[in-house]
Amino acid sequence: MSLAKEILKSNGLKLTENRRVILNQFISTEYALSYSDINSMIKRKLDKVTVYRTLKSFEESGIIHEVVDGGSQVKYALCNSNSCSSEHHNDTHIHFKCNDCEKTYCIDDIMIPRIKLPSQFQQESQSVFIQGKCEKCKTTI
Amino acid sequence: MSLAKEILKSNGLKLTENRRVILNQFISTEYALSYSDINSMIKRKLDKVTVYRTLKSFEESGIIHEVVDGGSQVKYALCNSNSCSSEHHNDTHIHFKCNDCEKTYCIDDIMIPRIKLPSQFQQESQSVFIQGKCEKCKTTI
DNA sequence: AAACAAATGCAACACGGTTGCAAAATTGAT
DNA sequence: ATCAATTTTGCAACCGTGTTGCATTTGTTT
Repeated sequence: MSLAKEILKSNGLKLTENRRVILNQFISTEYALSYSDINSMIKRKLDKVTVYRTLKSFEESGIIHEVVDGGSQVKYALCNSNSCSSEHHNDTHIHFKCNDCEKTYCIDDIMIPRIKLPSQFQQESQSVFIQGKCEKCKTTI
Repeated sequence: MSLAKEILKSNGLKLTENRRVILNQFISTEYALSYSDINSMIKRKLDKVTVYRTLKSFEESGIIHEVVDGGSQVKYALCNSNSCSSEHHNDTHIHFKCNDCEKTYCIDDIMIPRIKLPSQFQQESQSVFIQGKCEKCKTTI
């Protein structure tokens, strides 16, 4: 059984062609995807409502998480298999956005240092995003 | 001379009633403002194009900076007077967003710890935003 | 007060994202 | 394999954010 099918099945989602295709796009792309990314990458013509609803259901199942990168569209990336669930997203890793190509990557292997806030703020989650140039763009002038 | 007038003048912007009113809203609000915030806070009816253009010109002058808080609209907050200019925004402070009231605050007095990335990423700027509950919302149930 | 440049308002648009509803596809049971 | 129940999909229509072009108004300089 393909990875996409396995993921869908283990999350109790119906196995449809659209979901399989969209999930495979996430599996084979190493950066976060927006609706319009998906729309242009996938040959099969999907209605945008379907894409948005699929993204929402993936997010609610803990398959993908929202990535905040300062752009005007919401992007999503695959969750690290075991850490996320429908109850809770554990997406405390760092996100890196390239200022040239605008791609945003999850950086899983670096911990975010805990920041202590003034006492009037009660902290619940912390999110760090870093901008710069990715491998490809830093050499290209 | 009022503070708003002083700021506009020292940035070489024409002193118009609209700009004065919008800038005063920023001066008297301690959290970041979106277009729709401004639209609902200001009595004088402004065309939205005017508001958007005013925000852009304030940003380009170094009066306000964009605040990324994961919401669907762009928010802006006043810059710390000396650190920003038309050439460069020095908005490396932390932003805090309340998950209840959705207000986002700049926290100027805490430094962001420097994070070291894997070598393939060339870091240019760093942005931390923290979510939780603000003073008012943490007591209210 | 006149003249110029810049700011404003209007119309119209592009795009992201959502809702309601009818048609199609998936699943489970027979 | 077929049928019924339930989900998913696609379509139309819509809302909100943000933008562009152009004519009119306003602010500033002399």
